[in-house]
Amino acid sequence: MRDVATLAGVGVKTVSRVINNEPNVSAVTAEKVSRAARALNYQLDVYAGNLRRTDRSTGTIGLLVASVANPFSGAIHRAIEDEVHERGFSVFSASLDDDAERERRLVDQFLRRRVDGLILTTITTSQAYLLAEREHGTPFVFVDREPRGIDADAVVSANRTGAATGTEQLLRHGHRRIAYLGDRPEILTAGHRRNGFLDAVARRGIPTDDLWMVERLADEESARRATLALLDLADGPTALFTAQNLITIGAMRALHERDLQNEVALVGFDDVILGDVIRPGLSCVTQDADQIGRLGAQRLLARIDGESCPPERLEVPTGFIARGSGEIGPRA
Amino acid sequence: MRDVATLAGVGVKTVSRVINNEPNVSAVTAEKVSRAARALNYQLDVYAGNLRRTDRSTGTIGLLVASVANPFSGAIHRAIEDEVHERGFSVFSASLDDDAERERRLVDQFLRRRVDGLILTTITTSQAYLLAEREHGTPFVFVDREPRGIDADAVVSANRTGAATGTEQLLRHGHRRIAYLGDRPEILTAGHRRNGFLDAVARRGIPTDDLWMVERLADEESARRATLALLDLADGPTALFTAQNLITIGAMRALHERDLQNEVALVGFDDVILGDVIRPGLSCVTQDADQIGRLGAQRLLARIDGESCPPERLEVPTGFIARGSGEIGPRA
DNA sequence: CTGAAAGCGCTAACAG
DNA sequence: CTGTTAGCGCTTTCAG
Repeated sequence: MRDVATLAGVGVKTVSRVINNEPNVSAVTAEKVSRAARALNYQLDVYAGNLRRTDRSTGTIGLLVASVANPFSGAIHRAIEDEVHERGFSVFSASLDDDAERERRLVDQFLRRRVDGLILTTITTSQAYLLAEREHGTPFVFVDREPRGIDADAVVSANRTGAATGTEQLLRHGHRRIAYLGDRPEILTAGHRRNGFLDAVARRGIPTDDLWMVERLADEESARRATLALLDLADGPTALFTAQNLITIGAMRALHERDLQNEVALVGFDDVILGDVIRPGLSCVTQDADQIGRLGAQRLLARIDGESCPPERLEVPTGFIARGSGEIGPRA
Repeated sequence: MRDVATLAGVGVKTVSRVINNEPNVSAVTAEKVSRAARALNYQLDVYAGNLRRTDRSTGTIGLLVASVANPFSGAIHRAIEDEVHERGFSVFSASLDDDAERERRLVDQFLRRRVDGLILTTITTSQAYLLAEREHGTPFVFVDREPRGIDADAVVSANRTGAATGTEQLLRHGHRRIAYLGDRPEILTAGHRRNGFLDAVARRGIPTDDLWMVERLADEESARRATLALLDLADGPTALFTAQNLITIGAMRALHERDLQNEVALVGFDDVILGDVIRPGLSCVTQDADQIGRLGAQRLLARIDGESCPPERLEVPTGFIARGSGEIGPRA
């Protein structure tokens, strides 16, 4: 900046004014400075400035998602980017990998880079470790999974009622022997979906003996294997409820592998690309990832702008699409 | 940091030494400092330090991809994250949206935040605007699309030969009336794939009259519409070559909508989730997004570490999977 | 092994 | 409308 000032023959503060579009600079001087800046290919160092600035903001947010390679995370990420982009924010993103230690490390990494706020999907049993940071003034919003051990803004799907709705579709078509395939129940979201499933079967008075609860599935491959094992049982389930997109994909692979996609019913939580094209079509509970991301980002921006109302918990409604796989009846 | 120093009863430099794990601190002093830091919930400000540090590195890289919601971008992103994460780097990510102005704005945003390097997918006709920045010492690597107007490291798929391989599969099964569905040909990657397609048909001596070249398709919906239009022709194509994942999805939708998935052959460039499950299975040229991301990140890290060999162009081989959709013959 | 002083690039506060 | 001075939180340099 000093170089620019020298070249333009003005003081540094004047350069600062021009670069930051502050008032009180004559058009002639401004032009001179702009020209010098361009000549030297000058780029403002936002961090150096924010060191002295009173609000100390960096125009940066940190985003922690399940995995940047997961389509659901990608959709949330995209919505957040769209929401904060016009305000000039940059976003640090990272993958949680359902690893508690990694979560802590990544959050620390973000904080050391002085993000103005955090949008988090977490796996730790308690996020109380963030309490101290909140006092330092960094706001955060939880998306997809609610916080534990700390009261904070959260935006989540209606997991419990959504899962119940999906399960009811199977029950309505006469299924009693149903398998639930889900993620680790310690993950609140997974727990809620499990409970929604159990709500629905309990309402119909299905004995738990008729159910298979397969949990701690984390990826397509483990879900595929678990599904194959169920399909190979002598008196296995006549319907499957898969509680998450990767699990749904794994289950579909297994069903098609055994050519049972028209015999065994399937309802998934969260839609999947080509779920509409495949035969039978995937019946599923749909999530509004775009809405989750947008609301999360809006909440965070409001906090960054100093809003101080009590933490809010926003629940985004789920939908249901019947495409065929959930409308198969049990075998005679 | 001063607060920590005061609380621990030592000088700031000693705190700095402990926090950064520098030598020459007695175990007792170190412990005292650590305790004080924990008590105050102290987090190092990496940017303040890097202001004075000689290497001026921020441990941050900027990543520009097609869209963080696109599965191919997500896979590249993930590979890059894995590669740089262990070195403690954070990554800024943003979506290009094939918008040249947006590209410039996002690159500027990254530079003002003093990233140590850039990994870019671009849409501008020339990236010569980066030349000045390179002189300032910021290295960059291009992924997925090669640079123009500037010589720089690049990691791309073998687009031309890959597209030719895919097209040959259709030719081998007797097709002559083939439609090419692709993105804007100004995008180098799209252009290479188009050329690969044309190479293959030229080798077989197919007259261009037998071809349909539909380009400037950017998303599923435009690809679906274009495909429907082709399918509804009296003497339309007997085979489709789709040059990109979203286009492939749109084409599959259209084929299934008209129930022609077993009549009209399809080969896509890039695999799609459930492409193995759907019937007929999707025959496609596969890209190694993980490898592209990893090599790109390794290249960038090497540059950040000061390597100064001439720019390299790395081509990642493509594969081919025959699953059925590409092995359908033309109607009698 | 430890600390004091200087200064990184910038903006706040003020004086002209 | 413009420039000067101090200092943001840290690391470098160098003296103890």
